[in-house]
Amino acid sequence: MVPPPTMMTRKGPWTEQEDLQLVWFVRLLGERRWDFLAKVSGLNRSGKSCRLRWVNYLHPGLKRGRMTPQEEDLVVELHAKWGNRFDRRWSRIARRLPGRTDNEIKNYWRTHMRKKAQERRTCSSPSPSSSSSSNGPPSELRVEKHDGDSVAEGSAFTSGLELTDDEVKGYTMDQIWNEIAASESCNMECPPTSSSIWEDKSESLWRLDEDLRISNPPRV
DNA sequence: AAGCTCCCCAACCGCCTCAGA
DNA sequence: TTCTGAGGCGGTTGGGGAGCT
Repeated sequence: MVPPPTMMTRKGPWTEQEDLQLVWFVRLLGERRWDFLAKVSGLNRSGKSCRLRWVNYLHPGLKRGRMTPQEEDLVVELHAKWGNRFDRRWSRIARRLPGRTDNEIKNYWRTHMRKKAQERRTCSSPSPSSSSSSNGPPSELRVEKHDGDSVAEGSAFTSGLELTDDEVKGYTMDQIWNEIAASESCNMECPPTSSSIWEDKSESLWRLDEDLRISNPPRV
């Protein structure tokens, strides 16, 4: 027996429609109670998935694009300092790099250090006592700036899926944030897109939000 | 033009932590 | 004090695009 689609939690790349929905509900409910948010939003996603999408991609403070040389230096420096001694090192480092996420730094580190390790392997004479790449890099290790390439914003958006609405197609993150700005200017009167779920739930959500504020004030 | 390789990064998984009941 | 569930984190994987042959 295959459960009906509505019972399945969706996985894989997020669509623009889902992003819009998530952004809207995060603004409505705040960055908490992700499981609850996932349920009431009508997104067929887990709370974890929603949180990850928000933190790593949709959060307004995020920088896009390649790391600057200064950021690269800082990552190398902080990783040398904390890399093998602390839990949560990536989040620690990320906190020192405004607009960068732990995931981004982690990806950066893996890519560049793997490359670096390969370079070292080919350039230096092989020594049996040399440590594996799982160990932290020496503090003098510098990340070389390499050829830049275009960073495709929203490259995870694949064509189609169940998205068929022409209104949604062609949205970029800039446009999404324009939508948010616009919705703020109209005092959050309406969700960014028209959908039955908005009509079904939007009114009760205002009440839910109020209830949450009373019964569950945000942590400090 | 087609195939291959490499790089980047979004997203999932599993474990851990911690707050609230 | 213990239990439970939500959130947070690090490790890992897989897809897509760009560059190269």
